Amino acid sequence: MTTDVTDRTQRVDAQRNRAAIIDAALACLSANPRASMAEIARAAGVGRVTLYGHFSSRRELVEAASVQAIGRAEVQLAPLDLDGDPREALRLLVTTSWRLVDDFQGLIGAAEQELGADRVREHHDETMLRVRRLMERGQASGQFRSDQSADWLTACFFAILHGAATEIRLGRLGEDEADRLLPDTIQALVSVPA
Amino acid sequence: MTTDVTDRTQRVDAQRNRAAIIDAALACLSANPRASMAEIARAAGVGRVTLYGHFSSRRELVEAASVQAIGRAEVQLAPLDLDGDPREALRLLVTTSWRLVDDFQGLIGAAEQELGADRVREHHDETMLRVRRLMERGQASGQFRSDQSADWLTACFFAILHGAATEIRLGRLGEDEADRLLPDTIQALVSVPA
DNA sequence: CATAACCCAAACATGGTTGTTTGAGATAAG
DNA sequence: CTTATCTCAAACAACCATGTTTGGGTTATG
Repeated sequence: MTTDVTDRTQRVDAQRNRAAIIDAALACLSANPRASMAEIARAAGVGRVTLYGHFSSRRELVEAASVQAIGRAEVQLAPLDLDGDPREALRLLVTTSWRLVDDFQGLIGAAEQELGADRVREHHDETMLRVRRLMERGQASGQFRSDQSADWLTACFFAILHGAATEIRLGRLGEDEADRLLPDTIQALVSVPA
Repeated sequence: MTTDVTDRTQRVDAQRNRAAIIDAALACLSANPRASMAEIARAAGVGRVTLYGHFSSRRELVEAASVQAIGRAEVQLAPLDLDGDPREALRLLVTTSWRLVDDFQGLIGAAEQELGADRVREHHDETMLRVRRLMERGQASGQFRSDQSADWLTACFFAILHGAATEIRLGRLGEDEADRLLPDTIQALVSVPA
């Protein structure tokens, strides 16, 4: 789904503004899912009319910001080598993922509000699939518990990350602590019970 | 305007309406955290003006609904005997709690939006304390892991329940499955790692 | 039954958000 | 230099939510 970056009749300043708006939307909506279009425009250093020139509705902007967020996440996640020992791979995935969840939690809220939870899942799909595949592989190799479905383990994975991000946001948990706790907690989640 | 708390001259129909409004608020806000005052009034079978006669602001109503919700939760939770084997007690707590989280998830969202996360935690405090005390007891008896703080284990407890409620709401998880999976998952969370 | 308490619909004020229009001015690109 | 593209502020329209006021009707209660 590569968009035509070089639209023949689009000026570079327009492209730059468009990018600035998406970035601003990402930042604003992450901080506050209910940020208004005016706020986002101001944060982008652009007039409100200009914003509507690029995105004809709030929904469209949220959509674009979501795509951007997923893109950034993929940049971090794609290069990870998850083919080794499933336990090690999972720890690696956790330590990389939780910051992303922390960063984009607000945006996800805005997107759920604006696009519906289904559409969000659709975007989130590839990211979630990566986790689920790892869960399945760990189950197949007998290192992860198989008495619970990979779907459920995946849901728990995100639930814990989401919870940690919330705790951090409330100032009840430090980032360093999260870094230390999360891998062990997730490990416990998937381990074969005694 | 007049904030006569102990209005001994309050008519019974007024009391009944007040109760109906709180119930309606509980139901509406649980289903949709952004339900309007008009919606809630309609659901309560009452005029909008009457609603404002009882609660002078949305904030006040959400506050009252929160108190009501906590009350209902306590009715379910208080009689539980959590003094036996911590593992058994935790399973009992899980099977009773997850439905409550499922029921009130929306309301909690509305309350966080309206009263701020801190105030919600304040309400939620007793409920959370019950979990934390159990975690501490399990740690003290050596049956729960002690390499992670009781606070963290408590946060994870709610994160998992919250996640399960979300999965249910999205139709990706059945209530019966949740009943089967959750106790084992929480068990794994608190167990001493191998 | 008398009356204070209560309910309610309609209307109003206020403020915020989304989205659009206009018209004049700036600027990138050929 | 010329032009199509782009920006922008101001104003406008439409909508929705929160609260308030009014004035007439209903009902509990003593």
